Amino acid sequence: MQPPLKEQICQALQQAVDSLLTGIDTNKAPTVVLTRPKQKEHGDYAVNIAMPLAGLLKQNPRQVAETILAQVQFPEQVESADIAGPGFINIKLKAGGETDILKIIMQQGKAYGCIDNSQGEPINLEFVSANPTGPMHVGHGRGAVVGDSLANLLNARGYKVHKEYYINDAGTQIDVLANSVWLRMQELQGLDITFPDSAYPGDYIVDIAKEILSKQGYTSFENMDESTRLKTIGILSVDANMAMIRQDLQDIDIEFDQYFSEKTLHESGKVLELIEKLEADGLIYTGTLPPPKGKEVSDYKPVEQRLFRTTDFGDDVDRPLMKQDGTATYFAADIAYHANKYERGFKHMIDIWGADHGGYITRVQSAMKALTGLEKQPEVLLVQMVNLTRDGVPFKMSKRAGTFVTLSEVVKEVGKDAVRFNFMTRRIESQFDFDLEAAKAKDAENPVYYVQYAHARICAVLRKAESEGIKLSSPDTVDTSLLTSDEAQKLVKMLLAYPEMLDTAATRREPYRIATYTMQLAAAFHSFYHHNRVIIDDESLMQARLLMLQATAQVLKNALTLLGVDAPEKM
RNA sequence: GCGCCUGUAGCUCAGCUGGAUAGAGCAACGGACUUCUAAUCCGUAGGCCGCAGGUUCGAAUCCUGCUAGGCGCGCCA
Repeated sequence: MQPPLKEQICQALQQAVDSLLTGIDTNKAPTVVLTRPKQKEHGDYAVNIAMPLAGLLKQNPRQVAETILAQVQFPEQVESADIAGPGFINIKLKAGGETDILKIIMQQGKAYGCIDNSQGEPINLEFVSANPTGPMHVGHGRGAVVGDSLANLLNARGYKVHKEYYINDAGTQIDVLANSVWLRMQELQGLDITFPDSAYPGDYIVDIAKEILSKQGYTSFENMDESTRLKTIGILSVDANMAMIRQDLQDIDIEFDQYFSEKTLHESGKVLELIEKLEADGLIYTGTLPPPKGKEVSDYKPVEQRLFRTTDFGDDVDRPLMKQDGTATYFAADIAYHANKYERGFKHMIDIWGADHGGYITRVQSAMKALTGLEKQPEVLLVQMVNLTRDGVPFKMSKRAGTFVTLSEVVKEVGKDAVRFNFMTRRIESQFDFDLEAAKAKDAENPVYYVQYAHARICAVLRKAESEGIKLSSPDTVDTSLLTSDEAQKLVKMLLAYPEMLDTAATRREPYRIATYTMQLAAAFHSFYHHNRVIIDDESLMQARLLMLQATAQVLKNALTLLGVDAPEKM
């Protein structure tokens, strides 16, 4: 099969350029890049190569462009090539020149846009990792959706993605959780309990208490000594919470390959091993940290402690691995965790964190560099906060106050597709204003319906064709060059752009591009649909348009699948 | 005080890592269904791209400074 037209044109131009450069230092020689001009008058493709070349050849850019055009041998689909503006070469194709793509799409089906390069580099993708001390809130949902779509995207580009959830089931938060549940259990037994400020509020604590009581009763706990009781209730509560979280994730079609427990790192001695190794490598010394900046610390006392020399590897300050009570810090466990990923064979890790963990990136990367020599690992994607509003009024999220809006509430009201799609419509760097009322609205304001409607509409036409006894021709027998209308050409260009879009989305870790793309593709389709009636008397034109519809449906479905959104056949 | 993210149309956001006249959706206004799904389409209007310098043929995009908002800065995870 011939390479895509774009590449053919590109090569033709490159050859012409190369022949101009004989005898010139080719080190700085620019390469030909074809772009899609915004203005229609500027043709189908534009090349700016004459401009950078002008400096090198010491000629005026328009003149350079002329020389190039005199040399170049374009493929036959090129109708004309003109010089415009300061020295752009604008290339115009014959109408219907690129419509072969429809056949390619039909041939490749689900695989259209995917790259089958079997180098299959494994990537460990860690996301969500919400603390098992409460249900997932809407902010977690954003990270979850972004992570899952990124995983799909990278998979489509040939990487072997291992999706992982890190359970923070160790540390004081778990003791607080256990204690909160125990207090509720006592209260449910009719005891008069006062709740300290430190205890978690929220009805789910009561639910967990009830669940434990119904399964295990009360007396067994009453008779335990306090530390055993807290430990036992802690484990049960974490389990209950994780069950809840898994359900929330399942409701938006997210599954993980692995749930990794922090506690196992402590219990298996991995954390201590790590500290010993660092001691042996001379990376730990005794020192005193300066007081924290930026906020009042009333009870700060300088304390001598053992510090990890992370500054040698790019960090701002050295970090303690042990608390004064002799237990490991969260940081110690976290680098043990990432070291564990490395030992499991992952040299490439991506973590998706909330923006509130931004200050944590350098220290983990520094630690990993010290341990493995790897640069910039894990690669961290920070997802900015979600601001909840209800009818435009800010809605404060606080797990402590028990006023947070859970993900499952929103999913129940809005539906999985709307939640997933909405979260994908913005770059992760921008904060997300999620209005509960607007998200609930099942009208045109929700772009997910616009896209899904395009798919359903295509299916409706295909059904109609079938009911009228129209047989779809096999793609290779269809004359796609008949698709010459403006709308048809725009739609073809959108279909053509899909693999390129996936490529930039994957390399730049920007899965939101898929969502933006589906909206543009849907728009191009709706416009085509409106101006080009499909079921008509002209048999060959009808077949060409039917093929266009099938190809569009295929690409819409491929893209929506990556987003985890359904492509309905009816709406 | 320091670090990271953001500032583009009334609102919510794109702008393909420097290209030609800055684009969508919503809201506003005006049109289009006896014909395949009007959850749609077509048009009009709306912009000191936060501010000021700099880099060059060319800047919303790159650099510097300022400004506004968000997040973070102990042995909390």
